Amino acid sequence: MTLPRSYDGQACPLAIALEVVGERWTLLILRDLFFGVTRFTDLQVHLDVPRAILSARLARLVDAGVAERRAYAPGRSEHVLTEAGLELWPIVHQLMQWGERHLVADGPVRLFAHAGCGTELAHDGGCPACGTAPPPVDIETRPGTGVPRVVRTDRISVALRRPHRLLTPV
Amino acid sequence: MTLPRSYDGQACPLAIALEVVGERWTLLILRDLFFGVTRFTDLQVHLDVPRAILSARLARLVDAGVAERRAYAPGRSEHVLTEAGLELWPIVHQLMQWGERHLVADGPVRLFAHAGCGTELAHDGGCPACGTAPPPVDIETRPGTGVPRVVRTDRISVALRRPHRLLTPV
DNA sequence: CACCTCGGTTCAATGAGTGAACCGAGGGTG
DNA sequence: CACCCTCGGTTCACTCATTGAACCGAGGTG
Repeated sequence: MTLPRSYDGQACPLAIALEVVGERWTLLILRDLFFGVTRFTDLQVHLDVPRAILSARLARLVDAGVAERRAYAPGRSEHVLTEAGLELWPIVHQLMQWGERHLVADGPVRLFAHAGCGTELAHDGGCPACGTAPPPVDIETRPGTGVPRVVRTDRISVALRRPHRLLTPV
Repeated sequence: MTLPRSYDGQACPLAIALEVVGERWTLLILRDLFFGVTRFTDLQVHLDVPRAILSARLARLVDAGVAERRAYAPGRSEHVLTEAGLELWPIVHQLMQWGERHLVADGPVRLFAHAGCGTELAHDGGCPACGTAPPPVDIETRPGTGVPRVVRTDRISVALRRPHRLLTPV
């Protein structure tokens, strides 16, 4: 199957990775999966993404082995990151940090701390106190001092303004 | 100016970062800038990207402060990464490594070593021997043992099959 | 039984990506 | 000087992905 938005002519593994995570919305969907937003409707209202796109992107993530679809009740399903998906955390985190440093005027919009020791993570994702890079499950996030571009009022955005452990349901 | 492919409703710095580097082709263009491919025509033949897109993406990178346009001869220009652009290396590198690990069947297609000591970089970009993450300028890249999806024969692809220091002109 | 929510699919309109053609500035050759 | 080539684009017509609204079936609730 020739994918629509593929990079057929490219030999590089970066191109192959981008065929999975490089499409519009996909990295934002992954961010939400790390944040513990896993239900279709929650993702849709939080991202303001067209339902058709969300559906297509989740399916792509599933068959690339990045996420898994799980039924948690009859007719209710959620998408959770696989081991391969969890390994995308450094990339998602560092890209967010890079955006904070270079594209956002005032202070940090969102902070990440090592849940074990409470230390803010360095911009490479490491915990300065422990000298290791904590996995997402050991990270707590909360809003920073910077003013976001827009203030969203959907249920998920509001919930994420309280300190929240990554990968735990919102 | 409302950008065409923006994420207007999103407050997250990740969305802002993706408005700069998240469009189709942009991350591959950045990879080439790290590899020392800086001339318009070289980028075009190496990436097989439509000229109009390449032109638009380079302009976007320039006015986001990620790259700079420099004339190296009358009528000849090149694009080089700024300080902010160089800080994208960990992201480009780790995404490439993630692709190698999870989406490429056989061995690594491309290797990266710390030029100082010759040690292969770990998948987080660190040099296991030195305990630090070398900047791109101290990294040498060469093809690995894996067979790429396609074998390209353009001038740039051929040149990059010899060991090559990042950021030095091909 | 009526109505609501969840997790989608369908469809028409829009907007971005594509590839081919064109173009002007500059350099090299005869 | 005339001719031709390269470089770094722009223009344009066509295609294909994205968008937003409407629709839908399964399951739960009053």
